[in-house]
Amino acid sequence: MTQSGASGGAAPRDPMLLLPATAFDRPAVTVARALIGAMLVLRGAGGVVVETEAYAPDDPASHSFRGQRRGNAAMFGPPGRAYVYRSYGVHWCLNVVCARGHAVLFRAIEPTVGLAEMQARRGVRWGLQELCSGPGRLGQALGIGPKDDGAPFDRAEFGLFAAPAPVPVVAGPRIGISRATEHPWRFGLAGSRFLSRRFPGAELP
DNA sequence: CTATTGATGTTCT
DNA sequence: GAACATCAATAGA
Repeated sequence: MTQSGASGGAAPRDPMLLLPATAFDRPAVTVARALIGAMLVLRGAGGVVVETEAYAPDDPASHSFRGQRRGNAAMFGPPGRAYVYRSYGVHWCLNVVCARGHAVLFRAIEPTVGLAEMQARRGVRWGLQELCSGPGRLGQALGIGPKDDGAPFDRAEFGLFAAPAPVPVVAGPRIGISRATEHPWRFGLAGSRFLSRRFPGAELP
């Protein structure tokens, strides 16, 4: 029952807290909010989820809006798996699939494990603050690629761990889209220094 | 700090 | 052709 491992803190969280696939079988907005404070670990690298965005099937900004295509099949597959897409022909971005046609985009994490590996993939000229702060940066740091599309988040080496305690969450409009900008479907850990962008309004101490 | 722009490949009009 | 769930480099205030 003792889950606060006193040694170091470099180890992933207790496998008892690994989120099951059923935890994702809900609307993306619900999951996106709930995932703030969770831990994302892929192949021994990752950290605390500090920023997410929700995308839904009836949402003009979503890749699932026009129905199932070749590149977005994962969004219509089982929940709790990865949906990976290429952004602007350059970056590989990571989602977790929720209910059918729903997905949550991981926009930023606070890097806590596998730092050397992530820095090697990103390049050593950036500090911790810019290592995983943005969907493209995060994808590069975690070594995301087309091979990960459809991969299940179902184990300690490739999974999501529930937050040990509730965290303060802020919400605002999504970033980098031109349609359906009115929905506050971007979520962040209040006051985090690892966001891709600050949330307008009071969140500083 | 803000604003601008090139890179780059897939998908849509 | 144009748009795109982006980033990094650059120029200027």
